[in-house]
Amino acid sequence: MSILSKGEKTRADIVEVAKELFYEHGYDGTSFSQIVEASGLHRGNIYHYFKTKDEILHAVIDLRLQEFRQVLDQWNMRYTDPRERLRAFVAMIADNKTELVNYGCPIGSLNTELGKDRRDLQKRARELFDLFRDWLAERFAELGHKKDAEPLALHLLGRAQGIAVIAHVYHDPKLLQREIRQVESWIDDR
Amino acid sequence: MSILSKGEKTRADIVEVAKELFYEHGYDGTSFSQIVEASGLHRGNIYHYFKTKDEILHAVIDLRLQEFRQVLDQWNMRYTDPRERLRAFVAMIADNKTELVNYGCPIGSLNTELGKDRRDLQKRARELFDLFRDWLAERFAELGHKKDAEPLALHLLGRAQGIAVIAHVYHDPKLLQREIRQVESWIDDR
DNA sequence: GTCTATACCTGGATAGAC
DNA sequence: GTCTATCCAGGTATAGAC
Repeated sequence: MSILSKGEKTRADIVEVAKELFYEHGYDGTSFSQIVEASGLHRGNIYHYFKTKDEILHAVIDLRLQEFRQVLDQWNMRYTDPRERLRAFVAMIADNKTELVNYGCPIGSLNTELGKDRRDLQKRARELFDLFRDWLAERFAELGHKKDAEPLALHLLGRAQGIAVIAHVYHDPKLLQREIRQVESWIDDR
Repeated sequence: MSILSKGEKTRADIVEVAKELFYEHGYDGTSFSQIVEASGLHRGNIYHYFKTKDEILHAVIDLRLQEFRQVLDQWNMRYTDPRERLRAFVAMIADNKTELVNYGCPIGSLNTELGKDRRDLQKRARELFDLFRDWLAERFAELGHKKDAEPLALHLLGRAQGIAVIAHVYHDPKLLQREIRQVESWIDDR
């Protein structure tokens, strides 16, 4: 356990609460009052840590980047075979099917929302895609796809996004499972 | 040209303007004032035709359904080969790459937004997916895929959505083109 | 069928006591 | 570092004159 001062813990609590709310209701769909209620803190106190709602979003993206980096590191440690590593990526999707079906992909839906009118923020959120793209590209490079590692990574990311969108639209975990199986055999063929 | 009374034309103008705004800024991201400004009408007048903003959205979905039905009918008339018809579907994506890169898929992004917090409205918006799913399934049935026509249709829809999301996130029409080519050869293999 | 004025609420944000 | 009170802009929606 890391040692957090009182203020650091409060700040982390706000970000954690905001992360969940932004995912479940969208960024614009989450009001400051909702963050206030869900955190059990008071308006003024939250503004003590963040000057604007946008700043909270930046902190949420930082947190997600940090969490995903940890996950990727764990996969790298747990598996040595590049195909095993890629399979860990698709397994994550299957493991999160309930949330995906209910709220869509946390990364994709955030980027889709911000991409409409807030390109500045979307650019920031895109880093989440970059993180996975780069990690996946490394895996394809390990498999010998020196030249088209990045196209393959983006293809796989796209497949994952498409599955998440359709599964969300139809609220259907079976559909997600079925499509995931196809992606797995696609990986086996690379 | 169909004959529209003055009131019918005003109503159609509102829906057309709202369709564009909802696509470019999202449903929640579009304010009533924006519709007022873009239409050149006045608040009260718009409320004369629609009691709520939700009602406008319903009308927009109706319009989109109508427009897409026309497009699908045209493809059915223009092509007889099922593969040709499927290729018309993917050609539409390539033809709209500029808008897709700027605002995402009009159907997908709407469903993603509404799916977060407004399931009632999302259910309505889902009809747009159903329209394409059913049409695509018919085409796969024509190709002899009697049993798995619908899974194939949903797979293709998912591929299209994934491509739209990634192309939007990275604002990259080349990426879209590259992925579309893969979907084309996937169709050739069915 | 068109337009003006306005009600009412919730949004994000601030000032300042404790 | 915490909390209360409040501001102001903007949101949707309504009433009613023309």
